[in-house]
Amino acid sequence: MTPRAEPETSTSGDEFILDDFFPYRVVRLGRAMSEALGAVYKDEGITIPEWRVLAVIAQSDTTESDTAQGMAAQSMAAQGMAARDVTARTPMDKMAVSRAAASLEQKSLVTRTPDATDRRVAFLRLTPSGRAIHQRIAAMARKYQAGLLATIDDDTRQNLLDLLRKLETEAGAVQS
Amino acid sequence: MTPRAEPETSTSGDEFILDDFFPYRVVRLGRAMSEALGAVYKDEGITIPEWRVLAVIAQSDTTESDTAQGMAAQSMAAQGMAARDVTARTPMDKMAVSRAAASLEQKSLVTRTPDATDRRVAFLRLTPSGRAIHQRIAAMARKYQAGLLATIDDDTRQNLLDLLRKLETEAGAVQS
DNA sequence: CCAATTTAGTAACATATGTTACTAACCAAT
DNA sequence: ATTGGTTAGTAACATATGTTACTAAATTGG
Repeated sequence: MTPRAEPETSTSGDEFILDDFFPYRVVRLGRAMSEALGAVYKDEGITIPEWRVLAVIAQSDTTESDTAQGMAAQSMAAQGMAARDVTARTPMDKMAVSRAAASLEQKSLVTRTPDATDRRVAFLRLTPSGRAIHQRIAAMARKYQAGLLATIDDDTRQNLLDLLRKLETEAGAVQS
Repeated sequence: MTPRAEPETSTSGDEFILDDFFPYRVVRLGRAMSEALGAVYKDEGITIPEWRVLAVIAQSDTTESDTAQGMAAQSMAAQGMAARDVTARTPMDKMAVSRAAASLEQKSLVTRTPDATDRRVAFLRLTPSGRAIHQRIAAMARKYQAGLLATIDDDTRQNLLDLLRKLETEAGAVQS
């Protein structure tokens, strides 16, 4: 009896079923995906924080032999990106970024060029091998994501992403 | 120009936008929720792994003064749960469980009773204060989840949970 | 009964992550 | 210019997490 037709996520009830607890489920999924992807990073000899930094820097990297005459662009583009900007675009704190950047420099995947006008900051830029490794990992990551989301139709997928975004903004705001 | 009406998650394109990368988004959401909840755990003086162990043990704990005559139940019920079973019901490895259990015992939130028939295993059970702390945290956690999901209607919510489950089983299986 | 293997749990070490607080450089405002 | 505050980055320490390999106790199969 009692055929259990209740909604999932024990929002009500008295028992607390960890398995039905939404944040736990999300963390678990994240962990599962990270583990799967971890193999890729490890193959390339970098860690997840390093990969994140690499990926963020790469976005400000008007890749390859592009319009190199564009010094006029007042974004930062070819100049690279300061560590503080990486910190701002990532859930990492500045110490984590500092460590990852140091390690990436060590591996000759990024360079640090001191800013002439503010001697506290140094711009991070990809080296050619840094760019290469980034592209290899990005390709794998894209492939992984595509495989994962393959069975989900476009609408659902879009809804899912919207939900994620919405939840993320709420996550920190809700009363605990 | 190029008004950017593309689907999210750069499954195609050449640029890799970390922000649109699904696994990254999930991990970030998980982190945001964990941080919010972390305050609750910290208030109660326990860590996340400890909370997980507590929560799993609590499930095998025919709580309070319930149908206490049910000794016949061949599950494990009132006997507690072995560390290995906690390991099985959690994404933690046995070392993590061992540590968390040791710490919980230290804090007198669980007891370890050696199994008479297999001297390798010890059953973990909640102490009264362990049960109390579990209930307080569970209440907060439920409340948090409810607040978080409040703005999402039931159907969407159920779909979301189904998706999470589905993705989790796929996460490890997909080719990387 | 007694190797040979498996299992539960933990010790000991390595690595990673979080935290605090420091240094150096910049920015005001007087 | 000198002081007070802020910012970028890192050093140094504390804690947490992952990894390996061990101990002790079952279990299996002769």
